[in-house]
Amino acid sequence: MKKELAKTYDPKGLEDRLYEKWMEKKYFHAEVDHSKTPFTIVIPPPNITGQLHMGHALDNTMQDILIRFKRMQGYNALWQPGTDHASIATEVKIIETLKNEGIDKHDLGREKFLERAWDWKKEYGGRIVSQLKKLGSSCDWDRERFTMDEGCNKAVTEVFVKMHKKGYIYKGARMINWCPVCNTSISDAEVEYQEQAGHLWHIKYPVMNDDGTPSATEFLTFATTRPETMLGDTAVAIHPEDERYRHLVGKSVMLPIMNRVIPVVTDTYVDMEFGTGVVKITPAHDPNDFEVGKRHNLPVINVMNDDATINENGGKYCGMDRYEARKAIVAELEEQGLLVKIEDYSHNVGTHDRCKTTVEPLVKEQWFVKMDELIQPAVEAVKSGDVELVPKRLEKIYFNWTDNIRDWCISRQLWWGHRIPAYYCDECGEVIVAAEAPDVCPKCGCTHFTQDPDTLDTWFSSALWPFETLGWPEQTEDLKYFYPTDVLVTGYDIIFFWVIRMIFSGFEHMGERPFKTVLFHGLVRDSQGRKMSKSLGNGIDPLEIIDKYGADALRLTLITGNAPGNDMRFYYERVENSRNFANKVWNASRFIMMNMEEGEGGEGGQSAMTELPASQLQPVDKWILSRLNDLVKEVTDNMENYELGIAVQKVYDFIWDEFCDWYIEMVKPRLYQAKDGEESEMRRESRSAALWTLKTVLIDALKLLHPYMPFITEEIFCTLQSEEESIMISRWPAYTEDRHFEKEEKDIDIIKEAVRGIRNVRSEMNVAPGKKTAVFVVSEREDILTTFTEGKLFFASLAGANEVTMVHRQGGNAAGQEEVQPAAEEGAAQSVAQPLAEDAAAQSKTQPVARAAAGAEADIAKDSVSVVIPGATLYIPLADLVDIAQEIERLKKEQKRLEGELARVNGMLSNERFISKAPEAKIAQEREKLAKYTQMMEQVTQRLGQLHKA
RNA sequence: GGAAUCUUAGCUCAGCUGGGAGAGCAUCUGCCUUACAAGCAGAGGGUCAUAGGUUCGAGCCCUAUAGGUUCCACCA
Repeated sequence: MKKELAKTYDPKGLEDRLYEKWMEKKYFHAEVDHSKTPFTIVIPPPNITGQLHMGHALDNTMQDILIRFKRMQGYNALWQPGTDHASIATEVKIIETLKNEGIDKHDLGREKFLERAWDWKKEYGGRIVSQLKKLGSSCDWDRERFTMDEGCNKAVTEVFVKMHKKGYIYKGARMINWCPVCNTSISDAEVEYQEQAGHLWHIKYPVMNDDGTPSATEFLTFATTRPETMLGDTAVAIHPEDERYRHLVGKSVMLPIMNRVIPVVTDTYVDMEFGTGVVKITPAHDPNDFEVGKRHNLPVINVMNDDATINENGGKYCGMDRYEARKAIVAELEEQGLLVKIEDYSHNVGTHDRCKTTVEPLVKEQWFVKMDELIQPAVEAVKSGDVELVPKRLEKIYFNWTDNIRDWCISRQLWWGHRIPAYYCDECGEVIVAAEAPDVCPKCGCTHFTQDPDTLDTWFSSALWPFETLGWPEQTEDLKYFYPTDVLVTGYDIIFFWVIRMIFSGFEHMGERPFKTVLFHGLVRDSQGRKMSKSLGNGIDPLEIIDKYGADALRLTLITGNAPGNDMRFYYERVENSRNFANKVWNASRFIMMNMEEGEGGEGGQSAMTELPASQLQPVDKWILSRLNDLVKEVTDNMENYELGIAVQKVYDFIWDEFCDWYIEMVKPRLYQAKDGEESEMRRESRSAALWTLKTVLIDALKLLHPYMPFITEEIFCTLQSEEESIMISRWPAYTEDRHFEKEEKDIDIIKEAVRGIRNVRSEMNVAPGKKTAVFVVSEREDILTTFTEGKLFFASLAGANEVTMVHRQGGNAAGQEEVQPAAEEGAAQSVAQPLAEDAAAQSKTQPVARAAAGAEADIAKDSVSVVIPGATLYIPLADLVDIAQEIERLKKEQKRLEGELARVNGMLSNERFISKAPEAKIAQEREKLAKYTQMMEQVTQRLGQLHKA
């Protein structure tokens, strides 16, 4: 039985069915195989808390395209999947659910809390995976990993201990960013600066008299955006060269409210130009002040608790929230007459990227990774091109970060994550960093230890992802074979969080780059260009799109017209267009299959596997094969260069425009004719050549499309070729000289132009409406023209450029097909496909018009208007034209255009530098154009002359 | 303050190393032609932000200006 495609394209059901088949057949699975070259991609592990969003959809579509492409090219393609524990995101979610149950995290206790977290992971961790499957992702799910699974835990511990030993990891009291809501330290990368409207409070502190009393007349005035931090002020700073305050050097001021005497220090950090040139110094609550404090040995007075309330160091404001305290302190200063003025002020405030809370710079004891040495190989790698960033411009952002790198704060005051492998001796407090808790303290011999309560930044484990997923720290075969990976696909928004950290980790622990190329994509925005976000409620759920239009349509939409690293907007109209394209492919395939009747299917003509000799092919067949051949080369090149959007656009255009709208239409008569009536040998051959070509081109086009639209291509491929198992393991098409037909490509292109010209004339030109019109076409290829003009034409063959020898053909019903022989002398150009033209005319339901025109070529010259189009000249009887003047206008325009073209080409060709520099092919091309335009110019001029006479 | 990027048809965007202005959607016209109306055939619409420069030749390279977006840093 011949398999058939459903009448209408419906992605529902089809996609799930095929995905299951692929899983069953284990097509996604990769094993070490030294006979093949590996191609590896590691997935950016989605958060277990996550739901599939458009960013995931884009990211994973790109990876799937690359991996499917390489797999078809014969590489041993591994797409390594997994998920991320996302410590802070997950912890926040769990705290939320607990809160709903009325449970506090600390009441529950660490152990119970972690139990809940694991339960949560079990329940929701799989959700994102099943959503990725919906998209068609061909990950090797047998290898799925989790950043907190046993192997990754081992890797993390190993790395921590090793780096600590090397001195790369240290613990120390430093200024860190503290999130008072999440109650943890965060790294610099997690701080997001937001422009906020605030105030600048101008405050003055009394200068101390020599006798130790505060002056009632002399003050130091300064401005601050954070008056509440004054509680922790330990100095006031001026610039050492500031004449205005020279006399105050060495003096002190009285800190109001706290009634603390603090020194006036000089530091070049102060900008004399800004404000009054005086800065209050709060080492505990400002990074810059902290540095100043260190330089001047100032005490660090922390006035804040972890939840951003004032602590006991804040005197009477103890217990008050930081913003309430601000108000109260300003009020008190005003009361004391120390508030000079309040200015509106807009400034950048650091917020936590996850919860948007204003972060509090605090001095705390934390674990850090020392970056200066570690980063060097990562800088070198990108500089030398060992690791390539696509697009290249992102290198600047990369270097900007690496050049200004600061130590990485890796400890988090969270429970969900990798617990820091540091143990403190209960007796002497000795710190021991080791994979396992030590038995005995090397210092005091005590046997009781407490592990550090903190966990590691999520990105600490993600940084190891490319090798920990392949088995590291074990030296597995997988690791040796699949590492380094080939390409990493990710958004530019996590270049600092993840990409850089993976690169230096790869060099540090593997001694090798983790990947050769990083392919960045942008953000998917809504139709108004806004970021999709929960709070705006403007997110579009990819699953809904898949449900409605199919994963193929979604994938195509996300990838077309999008260049690496660029953001894109999401439009429903574009998804619809993608779906329509899928429908087009579906129907074209259905058409081809319909024409391959049973029985015929077994014939040699059916199998695309055996190459049909070129001698059996018609020019159009060669044309489309040659175009396909070009396409294969271009698309492959584009894909190798990660130009996925360009590649798929070409496939799209080829299938819709060249294959469906031109080739299939051109070939229809050959398919239909043979069906009804007796078959001549010639017709049968022509028909099977057409069928073979249709099928051959379709199959290769499907292959090129498969990485982008895996489902529909698979369904069609397997229906069309029942002997084949799957398109996804079929061979990627290769460019071949055997299918390169230059002449046919040119010929058919000319005919296409001619046909377009004719259509133009018919539809829009000044042909009288409603009148029967005869257009006389002078061309060598009327066989094909016939098909495209519905047989409503009379034909003349072209001997010389302007000599008209006519071949009339009166179409008509079966009754009378009379052919008027060429009236002119020269051997009428014989078309190879003459019989086909006849048939087409006969086939046509429309009666050819303008019988009256039959006969006199003289009439044509005198009483018609000619239209010159590339490859043909059309003659339209004057009687049918509305307006000669209009036609003259048109020709004049054409003349002008040609003049311009000729000037351009002439200019180029007469330029010595061009001739000496330009490639041969280019020059030849320009010469051809010159000849073409010259000829057209002659025709136009001649015709214009005729018209003017008339 | 430093940097990147963008400015091309009414809208959203392609346009690779300089050499004949493109797509989708929208608009208008004509078609239910037995693969497809989720379709077919056409049409209109652009001084490629502005001003200079390099070049025989610039949407593409250089400089400046204007506007938009983004990243980094941040002076209280």
